[in-house]
Amino acid sequence: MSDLLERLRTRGWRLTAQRRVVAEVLDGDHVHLTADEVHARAVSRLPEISRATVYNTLGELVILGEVLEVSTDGRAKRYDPNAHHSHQHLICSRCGTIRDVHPVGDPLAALSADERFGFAVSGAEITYRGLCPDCH
Amino acid sequence: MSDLLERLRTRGWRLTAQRRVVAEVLDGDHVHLTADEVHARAVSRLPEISRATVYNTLGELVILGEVLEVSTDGRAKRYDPNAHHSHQHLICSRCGTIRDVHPVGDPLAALSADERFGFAVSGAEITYRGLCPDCH
DNA sequence: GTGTTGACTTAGACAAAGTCCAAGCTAGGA
DNA sequence: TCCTAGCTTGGACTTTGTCTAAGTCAACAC
Repeated sequence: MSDLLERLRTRGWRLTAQRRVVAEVLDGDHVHLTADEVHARAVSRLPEISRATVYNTLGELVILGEVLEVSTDGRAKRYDPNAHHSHQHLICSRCGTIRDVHPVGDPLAALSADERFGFAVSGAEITYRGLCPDCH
Repeated sequence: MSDLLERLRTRGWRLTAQRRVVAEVLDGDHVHLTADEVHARAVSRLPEISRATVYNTLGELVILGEVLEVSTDGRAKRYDPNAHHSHQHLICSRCGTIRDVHPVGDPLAALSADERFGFAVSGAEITYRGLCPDCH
C-alpha cells in the first residue's frame, strides 16, 4: 500500500492525510467496500474527513487505474483495490459476500463475429452468482 | 406480448390498464429501458399513470421472471423483456447502446472448483464492452 | 525555516433513483 | 349490481452521489 502512495506521488498527487487514510482503508484482498463504508472506516481514523473527499479520492483512484468500480446490484458502487490482477467476481445471492475469482480462458473467445454487431469488443466483466458456504 | 398478459392473468394478476401499458412498452428485441423511460412512454399512452405504479409493476415482472433487471453502470437499472432466452449483454463504452448477445459454451465451466470458495455457483452474467459501429 | 500558491478539503445544498404510505379506486368474482 | 381485496395515486422520504464557495495546507522556492 505504501508503494501505492509512492506511485501516486510520482504522478503529481498531493499526499494528504485524507488520501492516505482512504488508501489504507482499501488495502487487502477481497475488499469491496461501498463509498459509505470507506467513509465510515476513514472517519474512525481521521474523524473530520468528509464524504465529498472520500468520493473525490475514490473517483481519482478509479481514473488512475488503481481501484476498480464494481456495480453489481444497482445499489451503491463498490471499490475494489485489486486492480492490477485481472479478475472477475463471485457473489452470494443471499448475503452479498463478494470474492475475487480467476476463470480460465478468454471470455471474448465465446463471442462469435456475427454476435458482435460490428462492435470493437475490448473486454468482458463476469459476475458469477451462487450461495456461499454460510448461506446453504 | 398478449400471451404475456394471458400468462400473468392465469397467475392471479389483476389486468389493469396500467399493467397492460407497462407490458406493451416493454415489448420488443434489444429493449433495455430505465424505469423512468418506461414511465415516460407509459404516460404517453395513459397520462395519469404514476411512477410508483411503474416501479411496482416492473418489480413484479422481475419477481415473476418475465423481465430481467440489468444494472451495468451504477446508474438507473434497466429492464429487459427478453427473459425467456438466456443471453448476455454487449454495451458501447461511449454511447451506452446495449445489445443482447449469445456467447457459445457455458461460462461456469471456466471456474475451477478451488476458485469457487465453497459456493454453490448457479449462474453467470457477462457484460461485454466495446465501441459500437457509430462510435468508432 | 518561512512564504507562497494552487491543489485539496469541507459542510451543506442539491439531484437522481427508488421506496413507502395512507387514501381512494376498480377488476373480477358472488 | 355489489363487494372487496388488490391496485393505483401523489407526495413524502431515503439512499447514493455531485457540486460549490470558502477555507486550509503540501510541496516547492528561497
